[in-house]
Amino acid sequence: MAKNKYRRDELLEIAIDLFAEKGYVGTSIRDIAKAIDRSVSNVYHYFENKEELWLAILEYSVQGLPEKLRTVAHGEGEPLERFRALLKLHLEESTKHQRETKIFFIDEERLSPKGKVINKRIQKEILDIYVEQFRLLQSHNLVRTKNLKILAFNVLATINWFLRWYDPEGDMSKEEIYDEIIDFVLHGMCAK
Amino acid sequence: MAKNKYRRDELLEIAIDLFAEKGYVGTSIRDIAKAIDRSVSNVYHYFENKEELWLAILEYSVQGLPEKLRTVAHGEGEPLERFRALLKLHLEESTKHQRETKIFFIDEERLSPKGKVINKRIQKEILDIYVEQFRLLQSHNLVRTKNLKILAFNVLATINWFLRWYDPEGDMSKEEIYDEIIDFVLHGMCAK
DNA sequence: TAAATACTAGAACGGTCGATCTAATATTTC
DNA sequence: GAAATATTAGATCGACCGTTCTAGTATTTA
Repeated sequence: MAKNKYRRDELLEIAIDLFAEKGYVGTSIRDIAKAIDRSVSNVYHYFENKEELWLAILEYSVQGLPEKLRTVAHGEGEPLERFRALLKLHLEESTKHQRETKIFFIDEERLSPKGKVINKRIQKEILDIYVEQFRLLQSHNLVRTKNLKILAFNVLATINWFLRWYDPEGDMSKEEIYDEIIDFVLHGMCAK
Repeated sequence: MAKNKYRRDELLEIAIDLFAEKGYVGTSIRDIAKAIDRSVSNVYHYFENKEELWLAILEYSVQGLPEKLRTVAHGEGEPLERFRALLKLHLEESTKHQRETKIFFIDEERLSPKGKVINKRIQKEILDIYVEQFRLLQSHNLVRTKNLKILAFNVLATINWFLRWYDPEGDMSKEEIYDEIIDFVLHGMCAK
C-alpha cells in the first residue's frame, strides 16, 4: 500500500519533467513509460488516461496554491507588509513547483473541457485574491492605479514570467531576485 | 505572380490562426489545408515542411520587431519620453500581431534547433534593446533598480503577459490599457 | 492454502501525423 | 501552338499516437 503510492509518485515526477520540457501534446505515454523504464500498461494502471495524469499533476502541486495564498492574504499585520509577504510566498511557491507551474501556463488551451475548467478556475482564484488585496490597499490610499484588474494582471505577469527566465543554476540567489521583483511590483502599484 | 503570393499569404493567415489557437504540435498540416479548403499538397507546394511554414510566419510578422523598436530607441528626444514611446510602440506592435506573438512564446521549446536559434535570437535582440535603454536612463539617474537585466525581464513580462489576457472585444480601449501598463512599468523602474 | 486483487509486459487496434509520390490541369514562356 | 513550369488533388507511406486486450506474475486477504 505504501509501495504503490511510491511508484505512482515516481511516475508523476517523471511526467512533470517531460510535460515541462516537451509540453502536453509533445509528450507521449510511451515517452513517460520509457523514461522511467516501465511499460505503457503501468502508466494506465495508475491513471485512467493522459488527461487524468495531467489533472493528477495539477492536484499534486498547483491545486493548493490559492489556499496557501489566501492564508497569508487574510492574515494579521499591516496591509502593505502582508501584501509583501503574499508576493514573497507566491514567488517561493512558484519556484518550488517551477516545472508544474510552467506546464500550467503552457498548454492550457490543449486540454479537454474538464481540464480547461479546472485550469481557469485556479487562475481566477488567484486573480481574485490579488484584486481583493488591491481593494483593501486602495482603501488605505496605498494604490495609485484606477483599474485593479489590470493591476492584478501586471503583478501576476511579473511573477509568472519570472518562471520562464529563472535558472536555478544562475549567478543570483533566489532571494536577491525575489527582492528585485517585489521592489518592482511595489513601486509599480504604490501611491507614494 | 501576384496570385500565388496571394494564395501563399492566405495560407499563412490561416496557419497563424490555427497555431495561435491549438499550438504548433496541436495543429496538423491537414487541419490547415482543411481550414482553407485546399489539399495537403498545396501547403507543401508553398512551404518545404511544417517547420518552414512556422519560420515563414515569424518572418511575416515578429521578425521585423527588433528593427522597429531600435528605430525608436535610437531616435531623438528626452531619454524618458523616448522610452515611453518605445513601450507604446512595443505594445502596439504586439497587439497588431497578437496571434503571432502568442505563438512565438507558446511553442518555442517544440521547434527544431534551427527554429529555436531564430526564436532565441529575436528575444535576445529585444532584451538587449531594453537593457541598453536602461543603461542610458541610469546615467541620467532615472533608474532605481540595480540589476538592469532583471528589470528588463520584468518590463517584458508585463508587455508579453498582456497578450495573454487582452481581449479586443473587451470593455476597455487599447489606449486605456496601454496607459495603465506604461504607468505601471514606469513607476516600477523610475527613481523618483 | 485458496481465492481475490494488485501489478506488470507486450502485442495489437484504429487513428492521425508529417511527408512523398503520381498524375492531372492551369499558366507561362518561347 | 508547343514546351516548360506552376499549381492542384488524392492516394499512399512508415512512424507514432492514445488506448485496449490478453495473459502472466506478484501480493494481499480470508
